[in-house]
Amino acid sequence: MTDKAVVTQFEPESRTLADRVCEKIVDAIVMGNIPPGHKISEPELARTYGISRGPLREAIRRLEGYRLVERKPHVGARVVNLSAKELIEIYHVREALEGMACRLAAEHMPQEEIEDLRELLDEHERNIAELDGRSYFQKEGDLDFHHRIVKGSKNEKMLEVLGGELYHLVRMYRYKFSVSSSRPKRALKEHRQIVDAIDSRDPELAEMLMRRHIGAARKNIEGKLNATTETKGDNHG
Amino acid sequence: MTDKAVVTQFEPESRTLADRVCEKIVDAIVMGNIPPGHKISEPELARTYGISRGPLREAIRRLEGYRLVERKPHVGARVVNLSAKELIEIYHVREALEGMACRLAAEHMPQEEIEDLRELLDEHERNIAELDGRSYFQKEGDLDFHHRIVKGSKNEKMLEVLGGELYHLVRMYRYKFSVSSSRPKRALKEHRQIVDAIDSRDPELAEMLMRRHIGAARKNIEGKLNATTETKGDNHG
DNA sequence: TACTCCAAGATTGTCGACAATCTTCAATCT
DNA sequence: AGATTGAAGATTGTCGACAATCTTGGAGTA
Repeated sequence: MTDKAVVTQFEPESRTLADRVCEKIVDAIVMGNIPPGHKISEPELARTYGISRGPLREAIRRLEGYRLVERKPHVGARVVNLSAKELIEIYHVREALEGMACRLAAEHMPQEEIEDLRELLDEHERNIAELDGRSYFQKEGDLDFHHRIVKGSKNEKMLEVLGGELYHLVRMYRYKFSVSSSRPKRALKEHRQIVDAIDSRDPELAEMLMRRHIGAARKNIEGKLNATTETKGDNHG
Repeated sequence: MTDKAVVTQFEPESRTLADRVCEKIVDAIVMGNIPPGHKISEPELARTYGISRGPLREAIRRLEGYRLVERKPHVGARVVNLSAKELIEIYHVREALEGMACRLAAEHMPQEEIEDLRELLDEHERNIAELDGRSYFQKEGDLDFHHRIVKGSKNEKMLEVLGGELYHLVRMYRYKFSVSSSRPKRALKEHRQIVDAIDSRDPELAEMLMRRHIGAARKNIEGKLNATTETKGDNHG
């Protein structure tokens, strides 16, 4: 009997070069270390990460799949510019998709995962109590909450779409604009209502509450954007 | 001089090798010329299309983004296997996403596009009348209808998600299982109701009708799947 | 002075070759 | 005989180099 094969995950060679570099670039873009609109130079990044252009191009191709960069033939790739319009669009997609995910979670989420979800919310409540107004960790926590519900829907395709295309962009927007939920207590209350609906196995209510929850966040952002554009007199359209 | 470079689309060199080969492989996979589960051999395909492994790998990487192939490090890529479970999942995603797209289309779709949509449905009606029961062309026409509504929502992200990840898979399923809508007249009537709701600028109704439309198609498929699985040991009826 | 054109530089696209890893299959051992 | 191990073959991952294309800067002219 061989009792090894457990450390395979930790060996540096388990994943390919392109995988690791791609992850690094994703973090760099999401956190703003590579600013939006910045040109992605293949030779430059190849030197930076000490690899050849082959795997680097593969990583860039994956970034394009994540919608983090846009590429034009014979010109190159640039980091996407985050527009307010696109952020609103993403929230519409999330409202539809996560609403359905919540409905399915009410049907298929195991009881154990529901309990874990309640514990997560308890933890959020403690964080809010400690930090009072400025709940910094709640940013990550909020995404964790939504992610768990999507997983609870037991719909792999939904997880692929949300996790593969939208999740990175949402994180990027949060780092860029520091959009922490302006009303953490209100959000927590809505989260608890959602979990209650899932626990009651009430798909209709669960979907409605999730859609209302995300819709409220979207309208909140829209209000802020209108306020800023009115003060600045910024572009329209 | 501002020459209008309209013919750029037709020049063979305008797109890159990887682009063209990727498109060919997509068609080959969708139409079943490369069967599900088949190994994607890089040297073999490189010889087939007369290109090097470089652009071919890029094409394969894009196929992975389309969810048409699954790749494992140091092992290779295989064409995805279409399971009934995954098909149902896709319909859940479509119900949510296209429902929202239909709601947004009721708000933002230009009147002209609505008229074009009505003409499209007239054409569908003629096709149904000609071919009566077996409406083969309606398969493509149905996708066209849904695609136009998504475009009418004026939500780029929604178009990216549906067109970039789900559209190819839906086509693949249709070629594989020949799932033409079993009741084209019924579907056409539902399509007209949807257009009427959009034209009436009634977002709530438009979303509800689209969700009901896709949901009915899903339940129809679920029924067929249950029937085929029951025929093995059940002869009830 | 402003515009056009062209050439040099840089960047991306493509190719062939080498290294690392996986798969297959046969020989050996229990 | 069946399982295990090891080597041979093939495949994927990575690299450096060349060709095609785009960008940039300056020279020349109206």
